Amino acid sequence: MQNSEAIALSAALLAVAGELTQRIHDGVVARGFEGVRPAHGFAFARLAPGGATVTDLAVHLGVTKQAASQLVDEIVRKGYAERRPHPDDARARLVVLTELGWACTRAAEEAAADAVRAWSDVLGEGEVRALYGQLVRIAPYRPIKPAW
Amino acid sequence: MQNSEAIALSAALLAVAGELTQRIHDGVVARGFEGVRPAHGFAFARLAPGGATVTDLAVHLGVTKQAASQLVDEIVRKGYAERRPHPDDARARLVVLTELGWACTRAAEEAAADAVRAWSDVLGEGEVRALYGQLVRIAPYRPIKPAW
DNA sequence: CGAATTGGTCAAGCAGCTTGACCATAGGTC
DNA sequence: GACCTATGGTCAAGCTGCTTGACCAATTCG
Repeated sequence: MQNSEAIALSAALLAVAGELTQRIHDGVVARGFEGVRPAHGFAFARLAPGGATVTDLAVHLGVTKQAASQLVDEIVRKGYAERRPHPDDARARLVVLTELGWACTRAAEEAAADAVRAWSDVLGEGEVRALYGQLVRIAPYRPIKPAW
Repeated sequence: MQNSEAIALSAALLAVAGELTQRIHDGVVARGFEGVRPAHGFAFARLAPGGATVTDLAVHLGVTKQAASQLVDEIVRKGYAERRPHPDDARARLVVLTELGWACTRAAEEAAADAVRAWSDVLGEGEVRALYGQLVRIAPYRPIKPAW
């Protein structure tokens, strides 16, 4: 594969990623959730199972723990999450989603499903599944960070 | 396709996009180009054919023209591009790549090819081409923006 | 010609991140 | 138990890349 093709592939991937992020964000806003940024969504994804610590979040998002702490401040202030004492470690605090946070997470899932559905209209569901399969095989075990 | 699958697909896509950007950037730096950010690469891509105006760049990158102008300041200062009078419009200025800018662009292409080659090792070249085909069919005519 | 549009820059402000310093609790070693 | 280091978290200050707002020069169109 030539270098120029690799760049074209990269550009297409980045364009799709940017578009997808935008669509999910727009969909979440359209469902009535104000003041959320795309980064919050990825934080919610990490919090969803059973909460997480600030340090966990920092690693997951690929930022410093100070930045993660500020992000938690913000989503707490907006009512999407709350800080609780950690059951096993008195230093730590467990950040958990509130009901509003769960609702927002569901809205993001719906918006993502809408966006993916648009792909199915073009590619067909089989190819979208194939796409998923390819991506998970090359997806790294890495923090999800902004594309640039 | 369920909502949760759509989120998983989205997360995989974003993870791959972030990883790719990081790898290309690292590869460019490893080839000796300092002080460049990923956004510069996408600017270079737009400048490469025959130069572009600041306003063109702004649209392509999805930012204000002031931001694009600042970015041009930066790559001019670092020697990757230069501003020339526009041949047809005395208001406008044509931003063109210098030889250093071209060299950096080639480095980015090589780095992208390296990254894509790693995918071929996992998926095989045929599936990578299939991936490319799928992406270009769903890739929007949109500015290439950071994933978030 | 005159008015509105377009290309570009200057200036100030802001959002989100970083680095650096610090405190409280945990966990290991003796 | 006493100590020392590592870990979780926050406060504070600073920086970078973007935005909005104001403005000038050249173009285009009525």
